[in-house]
Amino acid sequence: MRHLHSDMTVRTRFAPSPTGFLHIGGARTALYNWLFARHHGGTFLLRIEDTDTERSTQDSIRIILDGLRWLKLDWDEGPDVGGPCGPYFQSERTAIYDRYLARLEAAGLAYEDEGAIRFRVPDKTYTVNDIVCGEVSTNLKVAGSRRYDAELGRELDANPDFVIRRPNGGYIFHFVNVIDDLEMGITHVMRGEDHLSNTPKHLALFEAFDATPPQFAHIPLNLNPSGSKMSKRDQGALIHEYQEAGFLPEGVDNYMALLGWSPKEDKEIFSLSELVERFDLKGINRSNSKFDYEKCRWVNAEHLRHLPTKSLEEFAAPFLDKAGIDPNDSRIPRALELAKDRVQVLADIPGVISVIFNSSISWDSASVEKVISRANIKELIQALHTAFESDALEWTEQGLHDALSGAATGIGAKLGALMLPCRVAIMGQATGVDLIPALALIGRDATLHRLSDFVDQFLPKDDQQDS
RNA sequence: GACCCGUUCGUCUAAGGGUUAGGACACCGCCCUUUCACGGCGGUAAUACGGGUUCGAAUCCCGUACGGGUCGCCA
Repeated sequence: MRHLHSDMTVRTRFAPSPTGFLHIGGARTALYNWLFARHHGGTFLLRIEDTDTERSTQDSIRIILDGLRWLKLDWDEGPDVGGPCGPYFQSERTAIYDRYLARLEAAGLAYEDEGAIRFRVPDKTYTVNDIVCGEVSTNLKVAGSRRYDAELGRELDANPDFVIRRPNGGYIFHFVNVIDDLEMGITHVMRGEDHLSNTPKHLALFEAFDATPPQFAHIPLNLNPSGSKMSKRDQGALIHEYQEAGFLPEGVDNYMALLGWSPKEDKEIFSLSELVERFDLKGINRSNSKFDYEKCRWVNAEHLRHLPTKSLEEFAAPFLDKAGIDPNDSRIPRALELAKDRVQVLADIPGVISVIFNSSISWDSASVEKVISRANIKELIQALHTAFESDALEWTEQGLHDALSGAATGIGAKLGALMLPCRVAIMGQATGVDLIPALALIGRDATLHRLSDFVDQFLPKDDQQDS
């Protein structure tokens, strides 16, 4: 991996709130922050924003951490690995927040209101100099003085001084987010554009703490195909579902990277390290994008095709196991090679190769119909039977190919004329993995078995063949 | 409703004053081929609308429409 040695000081973070699953939007935010840090040889940290004790759960923390690990987005500081700026759970940082609150109070910038504590917003215009969105200016005193009541459908007067601590002592996002970014030395904040409107508040807090804010880059949102915000129920929304469906981590990373960022070249398939090399803030788009599950699957398929067989074996094993196919069967590597080009996700694999391993097969009636209606079907099947039984036949791909060619020639037919009946008789349907390699894996005994079963079932003995 | 952000093929995007507006997914056709896939070749398909600035606008400016976001003692 090539790193730019210039700004070794880059520090980015992913700061999820553990109130549910790791979803595609959060994962993409994590990915961008990770890519940016890695590209610059900087530091990527993970901070858990669990100040909402009502909604935060241990399960959710586990799911988020597992998801990030699965995506190969490792963090240099954070849960499990620790670091100099810990703790990395906001629920454990209350003492730090108390200290900052005291500073605000001493400066007359915070006051109590019905048990809560509010930050006194200055009457001035804050300008976010966003790397993606450009300059965005807001006066909090003005903007915050009205609030829209959705139920009433109209605006009401509001207190522009926002709450930073609940009556129960719990601190609020804006406050802790700013303090932690400050305390943890974050240099670049990449987050969803839904935070753009919050940023002036954060700027006001940074100013109150006499601190230089980090650089902001608000990234466009991922929408579902119908154009609204992705919800957990949309296909492709939850990271653990990709894992279950048999996506490769790098395939998902690749697709997420392309949703909202462009390498500005025609190439689209990238390994994680190729993404690290190319990632830059300039390539981030300004407009929201719609999630396309089909393309995501295609990207994954490309990764699958380029995977060495050895790695594919490891990735596929759990999916084979689940389908009742022994992952340690010596025929698996070759079978996976046959399957590789015709699947998009790992979960597709058993469906493609089970015909090789299943002891009993079922015949697709339309395919059978097509084949047994041929005038010379009995002759073809007999030729196959003779060829397969021959002691001279070496049961290998080459041997089978030669034997089938010979059998075809023997009855004055082309090889092609023999292939489809053979395929249907042995594998049950007209389409599927390459026939000859499949036969080689199925083996002589099973092949002969299937052939005679086929004859018994579909080719009645007494017809006009001899008259 | 107010404020903010945005708008190039159906979708992801490239081009950022001069291109036959390029690539990819999907779709269609042809080729390869023992089938299906993979691969190759080709096709359909876009600058939201209206004004300006300019010799020239997808590109700069203004307006309109549409989409999204924010307006919590959620993050």
